[in-house]
Amino acid sequence: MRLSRYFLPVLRDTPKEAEIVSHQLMLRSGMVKQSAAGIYSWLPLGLRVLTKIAEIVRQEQNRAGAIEILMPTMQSADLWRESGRYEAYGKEMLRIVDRQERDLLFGPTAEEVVTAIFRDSVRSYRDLPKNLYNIQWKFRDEIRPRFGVMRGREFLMKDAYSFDLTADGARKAYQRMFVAYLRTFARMGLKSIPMKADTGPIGGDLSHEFIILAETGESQVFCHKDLIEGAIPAADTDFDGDLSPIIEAWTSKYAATEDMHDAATFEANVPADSRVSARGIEVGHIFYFGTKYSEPMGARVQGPDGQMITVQMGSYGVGVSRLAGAIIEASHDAGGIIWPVPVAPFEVGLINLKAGDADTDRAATDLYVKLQAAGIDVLYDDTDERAGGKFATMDLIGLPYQLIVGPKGVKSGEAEVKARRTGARASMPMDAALAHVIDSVVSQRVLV
RNA sequence: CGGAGCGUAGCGCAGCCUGGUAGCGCACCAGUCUGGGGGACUGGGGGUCGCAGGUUCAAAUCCUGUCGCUCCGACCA
Repeated sequence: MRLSRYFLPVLRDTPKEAEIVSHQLMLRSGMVKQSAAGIYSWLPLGLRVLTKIAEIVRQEQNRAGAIEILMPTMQSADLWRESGRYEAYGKEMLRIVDRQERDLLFGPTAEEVVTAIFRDSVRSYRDLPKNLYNIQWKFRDEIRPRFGVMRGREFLMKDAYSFDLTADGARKAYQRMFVAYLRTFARMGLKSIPMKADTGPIGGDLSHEFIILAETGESQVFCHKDLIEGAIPAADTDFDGDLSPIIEAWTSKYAATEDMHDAATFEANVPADSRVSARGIEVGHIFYFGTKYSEPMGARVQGPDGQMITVQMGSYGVGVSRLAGAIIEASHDAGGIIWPVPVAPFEVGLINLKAGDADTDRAATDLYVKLQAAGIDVLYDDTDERAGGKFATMDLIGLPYQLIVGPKGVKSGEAEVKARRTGARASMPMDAALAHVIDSVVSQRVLV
């Protein structure tokens, strides 16, 4: 993409309503624009990030055996009356009345919808297990939206729902999502830590929040330091096999958010020099809830002995739009955002330092064409802005690599490569610079 | 919902107390000079001062109401 033809409304000053760094940088880099409290438009740069995050989530859900569907944003109140949640949910649920005076709502979650889909379509235990997920906009009328997209009212969420015949089957479904989440967040360059979460009325140990550490995190978290560098399951993990060893490795060491924290247990089980107390951001939440919805909504299948069996369910959320902010919280510096390659809106920023100069234009255009031909997402700054402004903008929007072409370099046949994360710059022959950038990007794209 | 603030150009702000032609920086447009980390000069364009009432000869400024937004708290992916 040529910057001269793109829509990238960057701001030099920080809008005063933005309090935390991810919100400030998302506004400054022209990723999002607030439309109302907690409601945002996603501008081109932000949309590219959102799309890349969603695609990683999708790939890992599919790998773990979940099947994508798409459920509506508008839901019927009658479904929620079946589960008893229409009255129970409270003011967080946005209720709407249509022209026929029917009660609707903008879905804050989709247990009822998916349970209805399942019960109307599945009759036999032979059809289990199943895990259906969708990536869809949700709305929760938060009392106080804040922190930009980290705590918006409208947000993009991946929510998966598992259906099993037995509690043991549900545990296996839970484990598949657990492993999928470890991979999902790692692929975005995040170190996530599964932490014990409140299981509500069901009890047991099947609820975890996936937390990433960031100074501006919303809650205090406590864990064993080994978990920060925990091993990520490989791409060829057998999701049909026994995942217990992986789960065991991640859950045997202490990790809890402040509401689940027990200082005595923490100090008894974790050596003093391994205790981590930090701020965390919740980016995923998985839990098993048994028959909470299947029972009142009549989601049953016929078992091998002819008896009707109420299915065991679990649900698994990932805050997709929240992740855009969370990644920035975890990866930025004074100059702006530092995108990990897999979620970067563009992988390379090509800077023409003297647009309009025939030789420089020719060299930059040549690199632009070759980068595109190599399948690299490249943003080519072909504007006639001054060098300083171009560098500042490129640092702000955080593309992982900058390829800098100026008249001096062109004379000697050289271009400069800058790695955004380290700030390291190196001048090298055009072809070498091109190869270096391509190799760097390709090697960081996918976690194997 | 309780507490505290803020609404003046795209962004950041001054002006309001003490009523009298709506300003500054950045951004934007034209031109000249510049040209490797947000350059300089000259000349421009852009505003129902959130909205509605009221007081007044006169309201961004005073009064009343209302809407929006932000921060702290309870709530949450």
